[in-house]
Amino acid sequence: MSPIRRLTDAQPTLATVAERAGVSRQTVSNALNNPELLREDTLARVQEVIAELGYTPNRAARQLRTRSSHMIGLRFEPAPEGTSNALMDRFVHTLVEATAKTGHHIVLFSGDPDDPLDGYDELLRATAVDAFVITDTYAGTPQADLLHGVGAPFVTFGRPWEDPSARHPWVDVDGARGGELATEHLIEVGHTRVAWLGWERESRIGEDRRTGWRRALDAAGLDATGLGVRTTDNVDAARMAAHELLEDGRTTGFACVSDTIALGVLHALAERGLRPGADIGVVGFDDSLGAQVTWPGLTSVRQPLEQVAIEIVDLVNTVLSLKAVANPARMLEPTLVVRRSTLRDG
Amino acid sequence: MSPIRRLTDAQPTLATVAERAGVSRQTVSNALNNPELLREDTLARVQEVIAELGYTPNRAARQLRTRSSHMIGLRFEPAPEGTSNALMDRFVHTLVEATAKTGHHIVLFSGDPDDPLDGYDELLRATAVDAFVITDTYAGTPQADLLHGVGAPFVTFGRPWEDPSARHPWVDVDGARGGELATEHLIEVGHTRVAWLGWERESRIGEDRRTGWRRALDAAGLDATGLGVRTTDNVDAARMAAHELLEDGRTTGFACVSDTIALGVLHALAERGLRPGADIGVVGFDDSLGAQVTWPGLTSVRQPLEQVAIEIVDLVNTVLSLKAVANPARMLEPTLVVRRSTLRDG
DNA sequence: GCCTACTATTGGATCGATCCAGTCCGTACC
DNA sequence: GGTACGGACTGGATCGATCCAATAGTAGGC
Repeated sequence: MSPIRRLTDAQPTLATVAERAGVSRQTVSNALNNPELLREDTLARVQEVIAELGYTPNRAARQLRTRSSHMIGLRFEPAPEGTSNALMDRFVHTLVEATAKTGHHIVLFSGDPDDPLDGYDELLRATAVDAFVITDTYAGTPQADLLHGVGAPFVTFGRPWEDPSARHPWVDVDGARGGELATEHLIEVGHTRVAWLGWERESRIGEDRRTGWRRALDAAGLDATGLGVRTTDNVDAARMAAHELLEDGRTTGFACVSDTIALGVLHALAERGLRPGADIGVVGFDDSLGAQVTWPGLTSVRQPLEQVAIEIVDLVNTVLSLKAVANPARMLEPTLVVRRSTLRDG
Repeated sequence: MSPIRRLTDAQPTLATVAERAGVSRQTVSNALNNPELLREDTLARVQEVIAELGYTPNRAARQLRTRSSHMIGLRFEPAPEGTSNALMDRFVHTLVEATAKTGHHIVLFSGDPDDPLDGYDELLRATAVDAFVITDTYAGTPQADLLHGVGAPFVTFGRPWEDPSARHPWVDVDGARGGELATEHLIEVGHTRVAWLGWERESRIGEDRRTGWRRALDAAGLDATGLGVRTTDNVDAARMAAHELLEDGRTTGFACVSDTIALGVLHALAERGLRPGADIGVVGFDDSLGAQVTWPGLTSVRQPLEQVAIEIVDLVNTVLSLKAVANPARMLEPTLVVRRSTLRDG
């Protein structure tokens, strides 16, 4: 490809290329950005010199002039220890790949965990990023207000729960459909008392998933009384909640709002000598690594994170090109990954 | 803090601030970069105007002039599906926080998975990053040669296995010590036949960890014959290898090269009705989320990833400041997190 | 009072790209 | 032959910071 060249050597610039090709700087610039303006032979000649010198436009100079950095900001929060939803890995990777296709890059930044707005303004004022991707909308989206206020482009992963009239572009996964898929599957394999282990009532996402559970039970004409339980998102709380439900010996299906909670149920089963799958059906949510590697394998609702990332990048590009966004809200469907925790002949 | 201001408004520049404060541009620049050069009252006046206008220096302009972007590149590979080592999460987050302290940011990029060099050169030539952090040194470090060749600063997470004479800065965790910790612990709780489940012989990291197991056995005067097994890094392969070792009923301790493999052992125990902890001791490696949430809790060797990130950033800063690096190689100690998979009275 | 030394501050040039307002030239038209 | 037109290309100005050399101002020494 391009010849290796020490950085301490003079890097070639537009002017270098122009001189070598016997044209003006503007013509080289056009060769890169508007090749259709050049005569065929001129274009070929310029491109040849570019390849020969291993020239790449200087991002800083371009950024200064065009006022666009081709960088997209993402505030990066780690998954809390002890929960299994490190699913951002898959999402971020696809995001990086998808943005690379249009010459963009992802810039990570951090901020005070207690202040969801921290960090955004600084990057904006420094014109370091063109747009933001926002992922933590479960806590409401104060970022949206801030960014909308300063006129900065952004796309969220997660719908604007608290303000359905918000017009900003977003991509989300239909959580209710996920809860429904999980519950339908448990009913299909023969469970008639299917419990829901969910998050606290304040969680919009948790309540959304729960409605799917309820919908599936209603459709099958099954009773939900006493089966909808709310708990906090950790293994131990879930384990104890499961014990309580298992006490009467009648509840045999567990649809859970997260893999963490589902793993708590598995702990309870192990402590009672019950077999996941054969005796009790358990379904988690997120298809995290924990679901994949735990024994005997946890059936789980999988979010199409790769597709989410692709749609987000598409929306970002649309917004940045200043086109009106025809359809700024996109809802994607989750799928169910079946493993042994719901196989009765396990 | 600073007033909210639409991006479509004119952003304040150095010149704006200078005019408002009644000083020259250079003085404002000094107020930011060399405040000790200013008289106290001048400094105060300039800072006041900066705060009042909500001024932040334009990164592109600064970058163009100083030839440094304050960006650090990190090629981002996702953890393969089905393995539990999504530990990069912890590492990357600390990396982001530590770099933020010196005004740097992490830029993610991707590359052809088959070409470990892909992506680096392009970012360099565009002067988009000042340095790189390289994490995947287990496959050798061709990146080091490339970057060294072009004179680009970088620090690796992982020592240069194939070329111990390499002089580049690196940070690593003592894997042999980790294997030793795991094995010593198993011996301490009473196991006398402690097996090692490791990766293929080609893995330098795997062999390193294995030497610690061997060292601990030797120190305790225990026999290692037939107990060192190599397998591939997935749950199923490990499960089968564990079954084979359990066949004779004498092996009661398992030190594993990864949590994935340790989870495979747990699967085998479940299938044989053996109790982790009480009957068989199992130790994993990496303290991944899987180790934390699986039943009954997996004892695991934990790498100080946060500290690794901090040391890496420290080295990056040293290299970037063009100081000679006094100690370009730093080895950190892992710790052992004890959970129920090695508790005999579980 | 004059020179030196040093501090505080200034203004022009510069980094490398793109924007903008042209110039040049060949062709078509009346 | 003169004019209009449009495609191909050019060169100065510009983005917003920092570098550099130079200039006021201030204190100290003899």
